[in-house]
Amino acid sequence: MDQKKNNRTTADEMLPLEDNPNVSPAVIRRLPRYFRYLRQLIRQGKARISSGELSSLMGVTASQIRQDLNCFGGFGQQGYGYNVNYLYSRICELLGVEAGLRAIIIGAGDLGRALVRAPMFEKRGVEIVSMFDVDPTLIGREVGGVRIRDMKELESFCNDLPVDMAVLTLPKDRAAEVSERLLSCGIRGLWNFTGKDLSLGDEGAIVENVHLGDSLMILNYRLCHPTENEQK
Amino acid sequence: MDQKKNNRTTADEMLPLEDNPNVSPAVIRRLPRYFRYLRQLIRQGKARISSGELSSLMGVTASQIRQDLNCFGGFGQQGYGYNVNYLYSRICELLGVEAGLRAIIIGAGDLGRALVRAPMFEKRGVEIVSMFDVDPTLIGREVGGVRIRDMKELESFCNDLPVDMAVLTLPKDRAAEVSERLLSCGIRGLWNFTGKDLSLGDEGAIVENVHLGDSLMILNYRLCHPTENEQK
DNA sequence: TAGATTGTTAATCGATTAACAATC
DNA sequence: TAGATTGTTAATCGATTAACAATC
Repeated sequence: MDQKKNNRTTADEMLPLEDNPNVSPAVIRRLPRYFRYLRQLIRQGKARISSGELSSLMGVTASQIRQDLNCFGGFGQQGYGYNVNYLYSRICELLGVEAGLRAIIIGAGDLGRALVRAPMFEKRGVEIVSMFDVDPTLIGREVGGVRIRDMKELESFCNDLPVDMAVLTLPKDRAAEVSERLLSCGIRGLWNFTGKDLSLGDEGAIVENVHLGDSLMILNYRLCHPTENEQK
Repeated sequence: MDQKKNNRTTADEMLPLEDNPNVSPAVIRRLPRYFRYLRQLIRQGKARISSGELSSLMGVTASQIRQDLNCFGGFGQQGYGYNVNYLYSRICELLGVEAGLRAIIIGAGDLGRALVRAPMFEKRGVEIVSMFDVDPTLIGREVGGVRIRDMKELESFCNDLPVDMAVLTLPKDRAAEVSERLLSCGIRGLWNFTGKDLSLGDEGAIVENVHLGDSLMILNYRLCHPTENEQK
């Protein structure tokens, strides 16, 4: 639309990262997938890749890849392709992998305990600093190297160590109430597994609702309505 | 595009359900959400609802709701709105909630055990008939009323009781190999939590890949690049 | 009947794909 | 230089929104 390209002004330099290089919602949703494939390429020792090669790997069009990678800064090279390491580090930066985000898990039930042990957080630069629960039989225990604390200690804990996000794995009927409490503790991001949609946008919160049930239903749908080449 | 409306031919009646009333991918992705909100309305004893009312509840436009509900059969009534129970039952039908689908869980680790205890499956008409693992310390145990069997018994089990879908919560490096085995057992749907993209479309399989890490990264991104009204 | 609200068409918007000139 | 491959514009496609006539 306007000038574009890497000619940043001094004002641009001052922004948190380099902000708003018009990354559309559709591109943002795809970034994590690029992150995964680039990781794998690095593990395989691949130094460069073309949009064409990456496209057949990921099952999308080369055109889309070029379009996507271009909207946050042109760092391919004509006739050569993309430098895998550089591309990866730029995407990491964009996704906040180096931002040192701290998380707590609310609810030390099955799902909470499964998540705390998953390597997912560490890979993405998120550190789980504590879990919280109300169940006295769980409080004080340690899971995956993380201590389970009493929900009563939430405020004092967050006061001592600022927390960026909370992972909600508590029963859905307590989700709304606990969310308010978390926001007043200065937590801005909620990763919500309760199954109840939370929309606290007004209050400045950032909520990512995970609906596993929705995903299951889509599988259901597709099993019941197979398309041509899914007919077995 | 062509005649539309509920004037089904005899040929239509023979299809698995009533197929292909041109439901677009975007609508399919939204159906589970309608399912959830309608359930809640029923629980609240609400008998009818207008697109306007539902729109403010769900935070989408009334226009989208009318458009969505219309593409799989007009069952609103002008001047009245939609009958909640009827709408719900139609969506359930479309999503295969009454289809009596049977599932098994592959991998009785943290996530597998968390899922088997979740009410999610039952609510959506999916019955978990068994779990499988290779770990001898888990085999024979029972979790959430479901028995953990030896992976070796997979083939004979599926032979005795046909299974529609498998939930993959096993380590990602074994995902590809096990998937092949599941397909040859006649299982057509895979709900894949391994984090490795599976694309077995050629082989007639229907795969729903769940990438929790991608969801986490989007939260990361939004925390690092807050928009106007997320600035706290 | 009058009021409400759908079904449906047309207009808008955004995202994807195709094509090719720029350039390494 | 010649070949490869990007960056970028234009064309296409699909999804969303607006508007309103049809109708309960």
